[in-house]
Amino acid sequence: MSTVMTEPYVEYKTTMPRHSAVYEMLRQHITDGVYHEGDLLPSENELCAIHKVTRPTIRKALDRLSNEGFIVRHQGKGSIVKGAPKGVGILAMKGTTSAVGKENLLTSIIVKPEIRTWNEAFSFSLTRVEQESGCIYIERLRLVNNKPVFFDITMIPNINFPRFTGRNLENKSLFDVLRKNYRLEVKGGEQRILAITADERLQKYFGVPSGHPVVQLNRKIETNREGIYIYSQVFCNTDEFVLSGNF
Amino acid sequence: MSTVMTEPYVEYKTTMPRHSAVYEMLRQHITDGVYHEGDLLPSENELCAIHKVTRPTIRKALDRLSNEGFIVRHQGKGSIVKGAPKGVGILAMKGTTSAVGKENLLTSIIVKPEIRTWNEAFSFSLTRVEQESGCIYIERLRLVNNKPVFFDITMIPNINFPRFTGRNLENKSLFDVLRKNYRLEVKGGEQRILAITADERLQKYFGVPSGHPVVQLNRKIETNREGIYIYSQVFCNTDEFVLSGNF
DNA sequence: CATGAATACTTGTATTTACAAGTTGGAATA
DNA sequence: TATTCCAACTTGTAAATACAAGTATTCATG
Repeated sequence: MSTVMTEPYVEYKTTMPRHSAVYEMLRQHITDGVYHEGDLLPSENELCAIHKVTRPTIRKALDRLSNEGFIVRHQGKGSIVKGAPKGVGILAMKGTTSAVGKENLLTSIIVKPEIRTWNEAFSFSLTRVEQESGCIYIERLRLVNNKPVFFDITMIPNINFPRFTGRNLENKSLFDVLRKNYRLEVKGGEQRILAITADERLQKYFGVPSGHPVVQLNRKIETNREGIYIYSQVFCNTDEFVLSGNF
Repeated sequence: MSTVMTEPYVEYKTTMPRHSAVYEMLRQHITDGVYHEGDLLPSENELCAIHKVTRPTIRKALDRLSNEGFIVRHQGKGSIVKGAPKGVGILAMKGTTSAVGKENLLTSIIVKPEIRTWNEAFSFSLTRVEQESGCIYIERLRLVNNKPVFFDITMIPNINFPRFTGRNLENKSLFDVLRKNYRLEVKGGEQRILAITADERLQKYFGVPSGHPVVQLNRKIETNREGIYIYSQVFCNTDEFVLSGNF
């Protein structure tokens, strides 16, 4: 009726800044094992030639990789690959994929992405905008070496993610999808940890008896978009795989 | 004998890169409250004029402040001060004291500091030097609002901490003591988290029934002294107080 | 008065150029 | 042969310039 929704924001960026593109490519190559740990990355000038950009652009990409721990730079020597930052275990980290590594992780979707109203958002309070817009709800069970280790519920505000619910997230990192397709990047967040005993559902998923202890993480994740938070609740069976992280 | 050490490197940098100087200054001003939360920082061009540098230099300083969460930048608007990154709870944290706050925390020593051999060091592997030197062992039960919440075991390599075992650590931050008396500062570390059920000892300390879930943290803490790590094992009853932290 | 267009800001991206500083390996020298 | 030194790399810092893109204010127009 009225012009309450002043900004439709339907269109989204189709182009990506060059430095981001270089960053994405190098990051992919590192996580995919094109470069191995200890390898020397091509020099900045070589990368300039490869990607047809200038040094400041390359350096911006390398700055970010360095900040995130993918590489270590040495003046006079070059940039040395450190591999995917395993340091950032799940505790100081974005998602399960980067914590565990893509190889050993299998994901099965319990509830495909669907629009829902927020149920209770795990003890974090929601803004009015978030409440009104509803959320995209996903439930996934994640297997490490074919053993169920994580059961996670993710809730994303239903704001401007065209065709998202149609996407196939099987064996993909949700955060990679968000970063690459919607330029939504995780900046940090808050998490709360407690120990519980597995309820019936978790007993079924994890294949554990009643009374089995489970770690529960509730997290509110900040993004590069003002006011957009991702909420997630992760249950972990720590029998064989403990949660690790650096600080 | 020979000139193996070609460069003594006694002298250190007296100059600081301009972008670092600008970063340090702005950061200081933010933490000191010269700029308040929500304030608009001077524009990049104004900062250029103030600090007599060019925009790329200013931007490098702002990039870092932005990465670390001191400011948020908005294209077309400016850089908004967010204040010092607050409240790191126990998960990204040095010790229990700073996580909970001194007011509500009471500590009772179960095992006073004593020299021991390492028992098993909680799944972290030890260096030869550490193994040979033994460790200082401490057990403490910590009460929040008079309820037992943390039981922690701390192990410090027995290297050059004169009169340490005689110290009274009741209601003190162990890390404060180490910093003030031995100049040992915590730099970071690695931690592993799992859920267990309370054993008899924990049942007694926490006053919980058998089968009660408990969070266990194993941590290896880096210090400013090369090769010196502090190992600690913390058990948490998360019934009333969950563990929280930022990342 | 209300609407919308122009414009004067803001930050974002990218190039070009220059030099400083650390590392490495090979050539000249003792 | 062993040492020293230099040249050719590497990354680090900094400036000057240009334009793109987002925001907010101003001003002319209906």
